[in-house]
Amino acid sequence: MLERHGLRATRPRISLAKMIFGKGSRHVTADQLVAEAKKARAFVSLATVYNVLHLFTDVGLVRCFAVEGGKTIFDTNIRDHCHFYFEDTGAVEDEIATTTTFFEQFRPPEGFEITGVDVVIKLRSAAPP
Amino acid sequence: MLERHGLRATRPRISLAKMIFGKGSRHVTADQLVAEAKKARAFVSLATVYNVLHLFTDVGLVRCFAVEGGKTIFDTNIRDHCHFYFEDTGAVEDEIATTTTFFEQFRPPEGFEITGVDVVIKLRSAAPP
DNA sequence: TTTTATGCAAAACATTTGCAAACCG
DNA sequence: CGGTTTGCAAATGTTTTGCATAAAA
Repeated sequence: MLERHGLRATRPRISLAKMIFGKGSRHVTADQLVAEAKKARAFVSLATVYNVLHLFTDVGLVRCFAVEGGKTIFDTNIRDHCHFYFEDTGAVEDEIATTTTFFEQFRPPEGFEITGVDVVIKLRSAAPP
Repeated sequence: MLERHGLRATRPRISLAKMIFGKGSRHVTADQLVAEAKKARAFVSLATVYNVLHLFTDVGLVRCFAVEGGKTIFDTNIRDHCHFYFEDTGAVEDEIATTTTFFEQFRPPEGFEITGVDVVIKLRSAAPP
């Protein structure tokens, strides 16, 4: 898979790819991955995780978007879709109801092309009435 | 205006409100505001700018959203709308074509309420053919 | 062997916090 | 006066960078 995208199959990349793509669709931060790798005894430095995640993003293996708090979320679901962001916990989930035709409506300004459309639906616990 | 929202009319708040709302719709970062205030000889500390911007956000005078790079953008346009984000420059502009009915389609998960929907259309210079 | 990746530590940012001094009503 | 706000500086959290070492082709 790595080589199909023109990437060398190095140990850290293989470890991270397994973790990221091994168990279905995921939303991860760089931090999380380092911790998760450590737990699996597959030690990878934070710098390398960022390096690899950005690389994966560049070749289209993952997408990324920003949420409040300055965090960058990397998403293995690369189809157009929206995200629920739970402000209380910082958790992220896919929103699946929105049709993909929504994403086709946007026209970039003259001379620009769209590299991605990030939709973040911010949520908090409903107040009791 | 400040008092209408239950806020004391202090010097920094008045300065910032003038800068933010004085000249039409704007997208600002905390940084920018400090620099701009300094240029206008209305000195306000960075901590206070954050304090005031979050306060304004809480009472609904402005909205805020995150863009890549970890920055928080504060927007005086509080109607539902989408944003163009120019990756090269970091600039932000309103996208005006999308109908507001788009924003009404989302249903929060059980027990949660939507506090906002951020749509960021990421752009880069079109590659020459 | 030549190029490319990795890891560490330090640097660079953006934002938040603690607390004394200043300010508003 | 008495509670709020401010400003500073330090702390926090996230991401990036420089460079020597290690690994891939």
